[in-house]
Amino acid sequence: MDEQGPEGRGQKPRARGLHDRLLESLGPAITAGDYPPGTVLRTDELERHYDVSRTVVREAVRVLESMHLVESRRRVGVTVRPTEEWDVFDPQVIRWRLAGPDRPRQLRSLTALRSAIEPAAAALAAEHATPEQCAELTEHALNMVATSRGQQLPAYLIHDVAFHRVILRASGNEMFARLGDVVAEVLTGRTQHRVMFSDPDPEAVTLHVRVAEAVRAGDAEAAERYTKEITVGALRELDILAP
Amino acid sequence: MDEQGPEGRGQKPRARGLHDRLLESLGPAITAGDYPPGTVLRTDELERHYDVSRTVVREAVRVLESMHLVESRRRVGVTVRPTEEWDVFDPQVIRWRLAGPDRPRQLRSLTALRSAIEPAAAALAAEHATPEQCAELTEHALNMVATSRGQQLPAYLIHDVAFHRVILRASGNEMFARLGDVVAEVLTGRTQHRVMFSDPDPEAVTLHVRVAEAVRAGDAEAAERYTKEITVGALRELDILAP
DNA sequence: CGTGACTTAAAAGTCATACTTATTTGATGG
DNA sequence: CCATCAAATAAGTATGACTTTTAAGTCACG
Repeated sequence: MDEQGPEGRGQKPRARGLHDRLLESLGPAITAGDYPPGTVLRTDELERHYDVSRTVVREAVRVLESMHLVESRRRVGVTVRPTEEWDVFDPQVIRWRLAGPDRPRQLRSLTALRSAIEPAAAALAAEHATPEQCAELTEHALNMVATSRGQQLPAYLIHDVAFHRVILRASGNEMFARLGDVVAEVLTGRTQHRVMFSDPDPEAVTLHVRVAEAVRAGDAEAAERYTKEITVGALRELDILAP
Repeated sequence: MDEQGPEGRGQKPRARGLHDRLLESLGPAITAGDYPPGTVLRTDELERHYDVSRTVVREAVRVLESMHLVESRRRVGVTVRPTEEWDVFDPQVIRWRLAGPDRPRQLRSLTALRSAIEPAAAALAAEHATPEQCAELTEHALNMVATSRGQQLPAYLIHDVAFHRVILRASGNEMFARLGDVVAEVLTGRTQHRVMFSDPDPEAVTLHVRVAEAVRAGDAEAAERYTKEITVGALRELDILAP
């Protein structure tokens, strides 16, 4: 059960070495709570357990340490740190937690984050977007309309993700831009719960078109407002699914 | 000028080992652009240059790799990745960049982030804050008032930071909560540019009191609005300093 | 008894070296 | 000109010897 299922969308370069493999074992285990905070791991234990050399164990531990998942101290061992100290923004940590038992909680946090960030990003995008980005935006919005009916959810999703990526990138803020992956994860994650048969909310589709228009028109206020409505919808959706 | 000044508030446990020391050399160097994207470092070169063993170099490189600052490939070496791929949310990367030449740019990104997140956090805080947190909030707000006049900026700053930390924590969203450190960094960073003689903007001080009141009253809308005004003020301040 | 200084041992940290594996480059041959 | 194969290169892994930090236990002294 070590071979984790095929979840990657292509941007996650599966384990390329022993240390990566170990990391992909330990990381999920820790974030899933298999090793609760306070647990002490000893390197030679890990060596034996995973049948790898010290080199490999140390490298994996070092990375976990940089994520603040564990702390390594002499004469003590490698201690799992309390949850509040984890680097919750680390994409890898996010991935691990999304794959684990507190996926719902994580999804909520991320959706709240989205609904704070994306409207602001849209407002900035209205001011900074290049003509090309505006074009991309309307194109994706139109494609969303086109694929919004009749069991075309996978195609719809692709354009939905792309749309939001462009918005974030067009904001001109590098930090917002970097949230593209996270948003993608959330959006695709949603469809795994939502039944595949139900078509997307028509109102949401319309809103995307409106956002594209607003950005093109340079109307920051409108872009922000419509985006806010989209994300509020996403929040509401969560409340319905798990109230 | 390698000994970075005493900026830590105690939560950054300076280098505890050789690998940390190496990391604290390479990280800043890369984020500062001393090794521009595309540069290839070879491990044995680093070994000699920093006079450390293979083990140490590999561990440092592994961590840099987990931050997506570099990519290590066989038969090629350790390549510095393009800026857009860096993990801009990694606290350590943020620190390095704040200490480097594109500090202004970084400060702008972070302030934009703040102004997106904090209002949302305040709204959530109005709904979720415990009585204790409300008390802390008003206390810090009052202390801000008390220290807002007459060259007491350091004391003022402490309460300012604490105030925003409580808001973020009280939001009940773990991701918002984790931004406390970042906000602290931005707030303290501001005062290094702002001249130490000028007292803080009285209007901003008042707004903090209002936010505290709104949160205590459970008025999410007001809490969000007043917080928005605070962060907008911070944005405006940036525009004035570097338009 | 309690308290402080000293000793001890456990575990991580570091180093040097030998060996393995993937990958680029380029040479060879069809 | 393209495909295939060979060699060289740099990272990856393994291992044993040694160092350093530090928790914990011990003992002497107040």
